[in-house]
Amino acid sequence: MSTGSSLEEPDAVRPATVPVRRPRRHDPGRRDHLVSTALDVIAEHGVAGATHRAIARAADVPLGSTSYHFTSIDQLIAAAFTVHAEQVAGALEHRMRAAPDRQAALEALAGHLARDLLGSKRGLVLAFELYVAAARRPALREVTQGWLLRSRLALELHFDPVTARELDALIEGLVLHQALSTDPMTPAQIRHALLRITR
Amino acid sequence: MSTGSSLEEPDAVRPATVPVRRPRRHDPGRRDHLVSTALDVIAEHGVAGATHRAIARAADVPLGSTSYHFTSIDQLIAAAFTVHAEQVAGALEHRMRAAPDRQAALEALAGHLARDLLGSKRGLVLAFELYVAAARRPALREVTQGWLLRSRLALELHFDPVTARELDALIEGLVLHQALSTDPMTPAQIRHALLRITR
Amino acid sequence: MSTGSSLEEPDAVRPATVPVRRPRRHDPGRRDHLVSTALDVIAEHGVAGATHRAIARAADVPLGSTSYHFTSIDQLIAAAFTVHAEQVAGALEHRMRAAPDRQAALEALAGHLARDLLGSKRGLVLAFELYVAAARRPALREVTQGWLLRSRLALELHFDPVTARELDALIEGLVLHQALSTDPMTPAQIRHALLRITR
Amino acid sequence: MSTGSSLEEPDAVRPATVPVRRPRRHDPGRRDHLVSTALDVIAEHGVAGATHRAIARAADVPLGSTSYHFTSIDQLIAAAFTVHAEQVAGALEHRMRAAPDRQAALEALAGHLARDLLGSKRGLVLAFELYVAAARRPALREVTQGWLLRSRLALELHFDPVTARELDALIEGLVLHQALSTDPMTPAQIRHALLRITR
DNA sequence: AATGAATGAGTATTCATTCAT
DNA sequence: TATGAATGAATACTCATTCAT
Repeated sequence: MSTGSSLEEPDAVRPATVPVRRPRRHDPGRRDHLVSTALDVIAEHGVAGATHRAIARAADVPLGSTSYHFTSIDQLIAAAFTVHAEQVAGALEHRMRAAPDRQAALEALAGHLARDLLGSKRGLVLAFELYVAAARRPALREVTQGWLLRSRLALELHFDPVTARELDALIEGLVLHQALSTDPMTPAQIRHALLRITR
Repeated sequence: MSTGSSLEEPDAVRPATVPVRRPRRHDPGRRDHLVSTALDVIAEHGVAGATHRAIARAADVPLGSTSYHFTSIDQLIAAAFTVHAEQVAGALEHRMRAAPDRQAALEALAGHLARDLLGSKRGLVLAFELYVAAARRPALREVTQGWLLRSRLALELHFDPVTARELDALIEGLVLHQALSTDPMTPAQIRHALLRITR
Repeated sequence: MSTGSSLEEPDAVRPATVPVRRPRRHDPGRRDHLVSTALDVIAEHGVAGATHRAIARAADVPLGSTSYHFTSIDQLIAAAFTVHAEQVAGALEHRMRAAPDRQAALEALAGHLARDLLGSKRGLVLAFELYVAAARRPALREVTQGWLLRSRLALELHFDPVTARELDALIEGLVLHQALSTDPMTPAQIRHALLRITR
Repeated sequence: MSTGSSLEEPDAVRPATVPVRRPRRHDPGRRDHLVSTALDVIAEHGVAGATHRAIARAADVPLGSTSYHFTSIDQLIAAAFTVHAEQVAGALEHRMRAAPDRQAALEALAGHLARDLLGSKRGLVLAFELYVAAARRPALREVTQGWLLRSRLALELHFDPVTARELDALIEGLVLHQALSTDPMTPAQIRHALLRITR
């Protein structure tokens, strides 16, 4: 693995000079803070770059704190992805529930894709990283499967199971393409694709 | 706690990383051997597990050999992915060229999906790993973009650009779903999805 | 997003080191409980494995409790060994006092060896661990020396000082051999050795 | 001796100030040097104090070097003890072979005890540490058993098996007592004990 | 009085890469 | 040309102890 990455700050090289007094005791919510920071770090440096050090530095907490709150780095990463998956799935569910009819559902879906998944580089990258990490870590499989299931159920509020499934796959593919392509699809193009498969 | 080990195994007392005695000089084709072995290692242990040591061991070459033939581990990994992408894209191109009409093209596409991408866990995992690695390493972006472009061009032999693009995205999504789902789609279901979007 | 989420196992997401919720205040006798538990932990995991955490977990008390009752881990360990040494030395003393004559004393000695020292793996291991720990921690030297002295005085109830000393050394050696040998001595063999040196 | 003990030297706290240029490449014999240094460190700080860092510092080699030459710290420790056991057992064997008769053998034995085992604090401590470490690490059991067996066979050059065994146990016990006692036995007392058991 | 969150130092180990041979 | 010994930086994780509550 490349030594690369790193958040530039060569912290380990100047301990003698600047102790950086950090008198920070009793921080309730530290655990949650670590989880959300971990998600940020994953988004920025990938799962491979989500080390104890990187997360602790980003969260501005001592290194030992990450080990105290989570038995392993994998557990911390799993917790982070779980939070993310539930947010995104929850958002889709909410949109689907709010849609009065099939037509509105499609619109909402396009909005979901554009905003929740493709809008920010962040959402895109997190989805990616989760996919790959899940391929090798059983604990994350549950997260992805929960996400998939919840998404499909939300879609089935408006579409038949077969269509829901195809729709879901298409969404996934669009996300990937968007991430890799140099000329991403426009919202209009996305809407067209969705329409086609649900026709 | 003891790892167990043993004191008699003559090798256990020698440096951990040195396999045996391997008097093998001047091995033309070693470069290629390393590239294809690297791909195997990535498939099995992920990009994160594709270290100099792991690849050298799998290829049964001395440790120094990997550094000798490639200036960095990243370069070796890029070379491996390039080979893989060209193989898969070439396969699709070949299938599309061989298809006499749209109908046959769809069949060939289903076959491509089933065999080249989903058939083996290997192809699936490699695609994944490449996607994620590309998100962070510019050198790999070229590989993925080349792959995407070549695939789309192959599809355009039989489908209009808009359809080709949607089709390509759908394929990507199906690959993902197949990898993550506990109840993967049947070939019939896949064919149905392809038919729908190309209708 | 609160603490929410979590992968079902409620505990896996909480700090690694915190057992459950244990509302137990004011527990007289907890100090003693800690001492005897510490001895158990030493017997099972060695002095090296007798950490605050391990002992607190084994004793089912909160982590802070060990630090609260003992100023340092070394003090807790010393307390544990002291208790042990007094028990074993006391047992020998009792046996020697109870023996009517030299002959009976020898029998009692063989019994002491078999039961108090060799009978259980536990006694054996504890003796060992104490020996080594004492080699480096002055506080424990007093414990071992007290034990030695008390044993020799007990033996001198029946044997002259020179014999007592040799006997004591032999006993020590037998304990060691018993622990390390694959074919330990039988009780008859032990008795034979004792007889010889006291003849 | 050497870098001189000290586990306290805060080496990690002043890297920025004093890089301590150490241009030391190509050091054949580094492996052996590490093994013998490890033995020194064990003698001085115990198995518990024989860490990668401590050994590397004492051997004046970079930290990574210890991990390079030995797959684990346990393996390094086992290698060190093996060397030690073979030295001591070899010395006894040599003494027994050189002794013309039983009388001389006893003299030689007393000398072995005094010089090889009790003479230096070092030999004593090493024996101790090995005993305890062996109780928990199977790999070391082989070392101790080999040592025991070899010693007994050497003794059997001059004594019957029963006596040899008792003699061996006594020796072990004397070693222990010597280490723990405040008033150790004199050579004369040792000779007396040996005489008695072999009479 | 009791607890558990917090933390800095330390532990084993892995790794990409350099470089003497 | 090829190799494997060498090394500094980094990684995950553990631990004794402190201290706010």
